[in-house]
Amino acid sequence: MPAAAVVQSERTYRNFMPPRPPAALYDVNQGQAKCPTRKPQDHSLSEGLDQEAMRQFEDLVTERIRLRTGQTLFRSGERFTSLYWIRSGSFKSVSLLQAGYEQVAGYHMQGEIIGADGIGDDSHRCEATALEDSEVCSLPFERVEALSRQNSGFQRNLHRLLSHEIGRARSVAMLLGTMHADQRLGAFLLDLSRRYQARGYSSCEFVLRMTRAEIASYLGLTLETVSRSFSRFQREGLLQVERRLVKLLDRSSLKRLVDCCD
Amino acid sequence: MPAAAVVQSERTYRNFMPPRPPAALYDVNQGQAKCPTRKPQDHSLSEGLDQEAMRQFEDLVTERIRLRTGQTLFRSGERFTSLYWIRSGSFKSVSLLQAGYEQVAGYHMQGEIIGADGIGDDSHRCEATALEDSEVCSLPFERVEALSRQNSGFQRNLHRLLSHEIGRARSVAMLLGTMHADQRLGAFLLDLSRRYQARGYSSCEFVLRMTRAEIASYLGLTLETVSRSFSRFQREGLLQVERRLVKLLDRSSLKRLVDCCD
DNA sequence: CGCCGTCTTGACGAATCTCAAATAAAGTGG
DNA sequence: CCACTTTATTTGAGATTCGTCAAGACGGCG
Repeated sequence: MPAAAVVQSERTYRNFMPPRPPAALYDVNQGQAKCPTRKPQDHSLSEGLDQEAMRQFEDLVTERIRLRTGQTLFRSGERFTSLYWIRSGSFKSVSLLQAGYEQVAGYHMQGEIIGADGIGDDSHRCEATALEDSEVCSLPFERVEALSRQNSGFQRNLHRLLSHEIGRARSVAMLLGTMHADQRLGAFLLDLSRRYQARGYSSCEFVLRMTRAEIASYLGLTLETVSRSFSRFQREGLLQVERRLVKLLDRSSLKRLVDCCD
Repeated sequence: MPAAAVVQSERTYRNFMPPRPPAALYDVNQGQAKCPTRKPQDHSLSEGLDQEAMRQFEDLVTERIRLRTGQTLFRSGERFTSLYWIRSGSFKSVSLLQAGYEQVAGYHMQGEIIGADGIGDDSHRCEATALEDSEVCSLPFERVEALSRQNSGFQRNLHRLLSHEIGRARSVAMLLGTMHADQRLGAFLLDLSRRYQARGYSSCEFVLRMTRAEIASYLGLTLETVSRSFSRFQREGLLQVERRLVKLLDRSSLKRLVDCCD
């Protein structure tokens, strides 16, 4: 129960970051540049589509948006018009449900689609901020719906996407409702590891794109508790951590810690 | 961080319950009785449909299922085929994500639609259990998808439904991540109150359909802590509570308690 | 080189969990 | 309808986890 989970935004975390391209390239809402659709581990809207549907999907993916670290893709309360498909980089989404309360609702990386929480009331219920220089493609939701009416394979993909989002949110709730601090952090790291691996990166060694305070907000803890858990994990040989760089050394012990409901 | 949130199922909580109809009426999967579509405060799939779509929706609502207290509508891992529309009574859904962990993911009452978490993997991710004698109509999802392709109004309703489910799950996560025990219980009671009111029942006086242990599981607390919070609320004159019967006496103080992020 | 934000660590206290016991209500079987 | 068992709930005492406050270290950036 950390006090009102304070998370700074609009900050630049530029350690471990690649050198930054010229500023001119990085204006938000830059233009109508066509966004090429690639297919790596793409368990989302375009999976399993026939050729015709694939062509239509590519037509639908129009606008490409580039954001720099700390820039905001959409804010809570803004009118919902599009889903956003992360092509590179990563984001956090911050829930701002009631005045005074805010919490990191999730971390999103390449290939994931964000913004679906805004469909319900035609207005975004959270704020999405780039954790590093990133690119997204917007998927205008009216066109998504149109294609979904035309093609049942695409429709099914869309429904899966939305349903998975429900599942993810419930997983977080379960983590927050039933796990201790160590277990929460362990589960968080294992989840990150799995997702990096699915994208072809190392599952053992990765760079956190978020601060301790942001991790803490997501896990319903304070940044001090997160820091202490990291230190304990290191002391016990489960991992090595140096600021944002994490190396998982003993994955099975981590798993046991998380799975063991004690 | 209650230890592995144990929640008993298959129990009968029959205090405060109306007398039970003859047993023969209450077989699960009873038959193909047509399920009449009513329209009270129906903010869901049928809202705002034109006449033709409304007719099609009514065609889609086929099977009516009756369950007695403690009976289970679907279990985790079961194949997903339908959404379920609660026509009377109420349910809890229990997440069973990882072995060992389980938690009440939500409480659902008349008019709500449950089961959407199962779409993503064609298999249910939670278990829905009747908290009192209840009736649901099944909405075969293939037919839901078919109608959604035909009628954009219906499609929009479906998307709103799924998106709202994301929002609800995130609200729970925020509650669990940022609020103290008292605040969680207060928020829970105000939420129930609001939902009863929306259904034409008293917003001040209602009967809890769940045990302290079930409330605790939902709120990420122990049953003792829930009980103590109830007692404190009563001592401070915020409400009156006698076992399952709750009377809210000072709603604005409750609201203040919940909103105040201290 | 010095500032500033991030992170770590320690000491302390508060919130809440655990264990235990008592009470009350509900279900069961005669 | 009564005696008995089971279950739900409340309450207390003590242990534990985690939050709060504070100080200091570290590293990046200007």
